[in-house]
Amino acid sequence: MPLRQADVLQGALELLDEDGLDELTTRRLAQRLGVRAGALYWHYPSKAALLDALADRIIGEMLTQPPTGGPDTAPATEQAWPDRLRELATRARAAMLAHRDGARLVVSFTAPPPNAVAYFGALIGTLRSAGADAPAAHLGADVVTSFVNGYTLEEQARQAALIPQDQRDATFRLELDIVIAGIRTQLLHD
Amino acid sequence: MPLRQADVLQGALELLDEDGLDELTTRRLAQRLGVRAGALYWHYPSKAALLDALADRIIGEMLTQPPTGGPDTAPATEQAWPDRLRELATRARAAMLAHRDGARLVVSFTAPPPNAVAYFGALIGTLRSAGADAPAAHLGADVVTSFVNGYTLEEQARQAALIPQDQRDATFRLELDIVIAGIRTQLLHD
DNA sequence: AACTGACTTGAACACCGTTCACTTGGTCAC
DNA sequence: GTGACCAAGTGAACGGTGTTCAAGTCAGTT
Repeated sequence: MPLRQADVLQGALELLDEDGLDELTTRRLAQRLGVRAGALYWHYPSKAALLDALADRIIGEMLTQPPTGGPDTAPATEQAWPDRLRELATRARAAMLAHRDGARLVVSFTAPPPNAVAYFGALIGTLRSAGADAPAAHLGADVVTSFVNGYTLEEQARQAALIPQDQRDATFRLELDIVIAGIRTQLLHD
Repeated sequence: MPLRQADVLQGALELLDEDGLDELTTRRLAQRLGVRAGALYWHYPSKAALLDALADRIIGEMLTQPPTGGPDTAPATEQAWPDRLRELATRARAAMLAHRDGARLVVSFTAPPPNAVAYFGALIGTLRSAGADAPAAHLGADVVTSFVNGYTLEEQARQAALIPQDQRDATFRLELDIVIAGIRTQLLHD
């Protein structure tokens, strides 16, 4: 059974999780897949393209993860907008933290891949249905994205395992609430 | 006259500005300095250490740049805290944008270098003198840093020269004001 | 004149991403 | 069956990377 593109992506993700982005080389990935490095270029035109696909896969987890709240969360459409925003931001952080060097990988893609666009669209939709016009919604989505990326990048870079997980979660929540409060007063003023 | 550590750093900065981070290799830097690659290791123990020093130098510009406001700005100590915060954040963004791949370089250092600590301290001091207690000031400084880093990283990655400079400045200003408004309501409630 | 220590060389090492002529193995039409 | 086709992979090379280190150079001190 020959290799499929999905197998290459899966192997890359596993190698990333086990050894980190710096150890994710074409030769090591090929070895894990029982193949030579040149064979990878049948499935992806370059390592950069592979990494883009890998980043998009991780971003995809932001859209499909189970809700982060309590056991029975209300449907998304009935959530208040701050809760929905919090959920999206929390999922984004969780998806990046779930993979070694996840944040570094996600912020490094060259062109916004499909799932990134979808994620951003979810942020925009949340703000629009909260009453923001199009420019305001874009602004709000952008500030949330910038904050979450910057925060998670830093958090993962300093191997923050020294600080207990629940404490780091609480800090993120507090800082995220600062951003959300700003969106309320500056964009939605209610 | 032999090479000094400062010469190496200076050459690295020039090469970065001219050709970008990916072209900043030990051999090319050595060639520019009229020396062989091995000689660099007398001045820096590794390329990573050189890049750390380079990042710290760029961060240092955040502390020494002229004020970004009008011709005669009031002394820092008499500025209202939102203005002071805006100025620090704007300087940080400007310093990163002033160098090719500046944001990518700044967010990639391994341990926080001295100027990064000083910059962060300036943020903290501003918030403390505005009435925040220590934990609140830390939270506020962190959310500003995360936002500015995430925003500028994205801005510089998508070669945003397609959008005119003043428009990008205005967007940054608007989003920064969202963060500052959030700090006001969540941390200073005045 | 001998020495010392800062600084540089030159060559090598192990690795990297990428290319490409060539082989393999399976599927299809005839 | 047999030949053609084609997806998939090989093996070897190419130019490049960061890094190491014995050996060399050379200004300044003793």
